[in-house]
Amino acid sequence: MSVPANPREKIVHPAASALDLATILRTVGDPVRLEIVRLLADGRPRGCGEVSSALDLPPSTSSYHLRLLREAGVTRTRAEGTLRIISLRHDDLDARFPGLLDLLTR
Amino acid sequence: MSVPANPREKIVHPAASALDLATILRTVGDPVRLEIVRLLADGRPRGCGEVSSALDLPPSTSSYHLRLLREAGVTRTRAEGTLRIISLRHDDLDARFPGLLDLLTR
DNA sequence: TCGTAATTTCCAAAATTATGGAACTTCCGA
DNA sequence: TCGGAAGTTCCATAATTTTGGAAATTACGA
Repeated sequence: MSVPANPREKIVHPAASALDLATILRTVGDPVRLEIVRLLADGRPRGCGEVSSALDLPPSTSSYHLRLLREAGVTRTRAEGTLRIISLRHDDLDARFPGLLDLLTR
Repeated sequence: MSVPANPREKIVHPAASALDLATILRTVGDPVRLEIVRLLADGRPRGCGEVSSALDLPPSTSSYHLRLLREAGVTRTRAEGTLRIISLRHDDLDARFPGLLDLLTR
């Protein structure tokens, strides 16, 4: 009787003003997710599949971590066909927490 | 048959050169521990008891979090009688991860 | 030497997170 | 309209963390 899950429901991102440092830290403190952040740090947006294969993770696992990163406001995801293009929220993070990305990406 | 635990065994700290960013992030990403870091940010060293009462935690809990902070290299602990005086490793952190403490303490 | 204060360790239970296979949804091109 | 590609969600299990009471340890002062 429940509405079936729709994985392409509008993709939700927290507003830049709502970003919470503790949440971001907890999120990027995970080794897998820090790797993802560093992968994305070159500025080239990537699909979930590219992240999966770069880190050698099953799709469901990388999807999980990518969701946490998005919900924490670290990444932005836009749909392009069946692809989800993921990138760092460089501007928002720099504005809100100057130095954070530099720190994370060495 | 086991050697009894000695809570005043030499207090171990990681070398400044051994500090690991992911570990530090994971550690300070916990809300309780971020609070502790912010409490200590004024530069005044505090005993475990002060931390306990400031955050309203049972001693065993704050001792646990303080241990993680020390092991991650965020804090330094020195014994003074039965007291343990805890402070941030401001210099080491600034040297190793410039901007990190500023970020954490607003 | 005793008592007390400060803190840690031990331990078990609770809570939270992470993992990954299977099923499912959507989009698109043939 | 079918089929495959890309991802997400569901779900159960595993792993890790957090919590806090009780016991233990140490230092110190009376």
